[in-house]
Amino acid sequence: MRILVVDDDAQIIRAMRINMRARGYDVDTAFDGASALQAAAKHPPDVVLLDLGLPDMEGGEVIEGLRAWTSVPIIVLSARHSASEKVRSLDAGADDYVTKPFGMDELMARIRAAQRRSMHVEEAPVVTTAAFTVDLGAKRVTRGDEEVRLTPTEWHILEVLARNAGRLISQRQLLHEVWGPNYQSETNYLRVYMAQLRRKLEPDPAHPLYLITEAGMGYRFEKG
Amino acid sequence: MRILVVDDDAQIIRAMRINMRARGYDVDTAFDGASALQAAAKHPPDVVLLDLGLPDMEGGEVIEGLRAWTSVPIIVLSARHSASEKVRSLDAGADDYVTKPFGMDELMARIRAAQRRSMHVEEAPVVTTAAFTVDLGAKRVTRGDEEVRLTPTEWHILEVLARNAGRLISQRQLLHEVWGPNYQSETNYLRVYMAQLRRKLEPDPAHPLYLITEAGMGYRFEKG
DNA sequence: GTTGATCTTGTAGCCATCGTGAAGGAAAGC
DNA sequence: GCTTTCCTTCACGATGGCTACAAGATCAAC
Repeated sequence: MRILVVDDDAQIIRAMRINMRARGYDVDTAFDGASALQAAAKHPPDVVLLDLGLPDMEGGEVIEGLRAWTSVPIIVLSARHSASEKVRSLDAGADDYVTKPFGMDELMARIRAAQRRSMHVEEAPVVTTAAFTVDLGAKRVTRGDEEVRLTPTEWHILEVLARNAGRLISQRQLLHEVWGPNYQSETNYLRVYMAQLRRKLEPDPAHPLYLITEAGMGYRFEKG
Repeated sequence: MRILVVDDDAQIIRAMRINMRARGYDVDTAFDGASALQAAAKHPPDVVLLDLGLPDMEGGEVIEGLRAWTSVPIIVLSARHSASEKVRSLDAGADDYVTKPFGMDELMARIRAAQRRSMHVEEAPVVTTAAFTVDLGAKRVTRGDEEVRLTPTEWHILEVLARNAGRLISQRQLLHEVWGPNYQSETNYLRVYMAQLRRKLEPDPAHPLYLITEAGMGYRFEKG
């Protein structure tokens, strides 16, 4: 479960991070609206905790920016008790509005409630090519009618490439994302796994149409 | 839009009725838990406003009584500010918790937010396969003509998987949902319970058709 | 044509994960 | 208080994914 904490106060961010971690959430953080939207796009969170009063954007703008493409639960945290502010945030698309100061237990309960509701609504981005289909929500790959079984590492690589379809992903980027920060030079792992993916997905693995190697630079997922 | 107001104070009921009417809602009312459950069953509302401190039942009981068969948004109204009370209500299945006194504008905004969320929750209350049927509303599983008895934990796991039929659910997700946030690494629980579920549901438990393991990734409920 | 870099493919051992049966102990129901 | 059900925990064997290395293939540059 990934949670995105947006607040311009570094202390609060730190406190939140520790608390959430201890309760088993993965935590992303952002200091302002722009980076919040960016972070959410890069790693779609399961819950967003949004502080009002960010330096660069109105709270309502951030909510709308998220709601434009995702229905992730948004819980607004704010020191302002004014009713009009609450109404504005909730009507903009927030799911809940908690006034500071608040108890961590209550916040966690509200997060659980928000999550429980959104459990069943998740959207399913799907990337399709002429040869196969990658369902990122269901974590499933089908080729024609048959399901293709991928190992965790294979899936992880394919997921990163498919989410960035058309873009070039450097080898370092891939290694960092899949194997972690300590594997930035093991480029032959990539060669091994790209070969396996091609064998499972490409019509002619020797002449790939979709999983393209850019020699010396990285790999690219080509849709058509 | 039908709204059910549950409160033991006749004055509040009257005030609510007038306010809600003015905003275009149909209003049902109930003075205690028993009649609230009855009223909800008779005319399923789109939102429930539930006062705590009813004469006949604990708030949590009312929430559970509703949640047993409906996912209608429940907003708790209470004079108690205690965090533990909030946590209990929210974890019992309430969607929001508003402390008295509250502004009518805020309440209306929260009602709108709760409604908006429940809008796109289109439930498929029954999931059917060739071998068995899972009735998510009635919490029953039948295999052929016979009912299959599941333990609470077994049911909880099956419920999560069935609600997300076709999707892959990671071990962490399942553990978090069923055992809570502190059990994210006890993957052997899952193995034990998946084996039990397969024994009870699969035609050939050694070669499952419906409760599929995706090694290293998670589990998937396959309908066909 | 040769050389060297880069990529593909194959192979083998180690180890993580999975399925399963069984048993101790807690909780619930009578 | 007793019985039954359910949850937790452990041990074992088996499967198969990951790592690592090496040999063959391709390509570009000279």
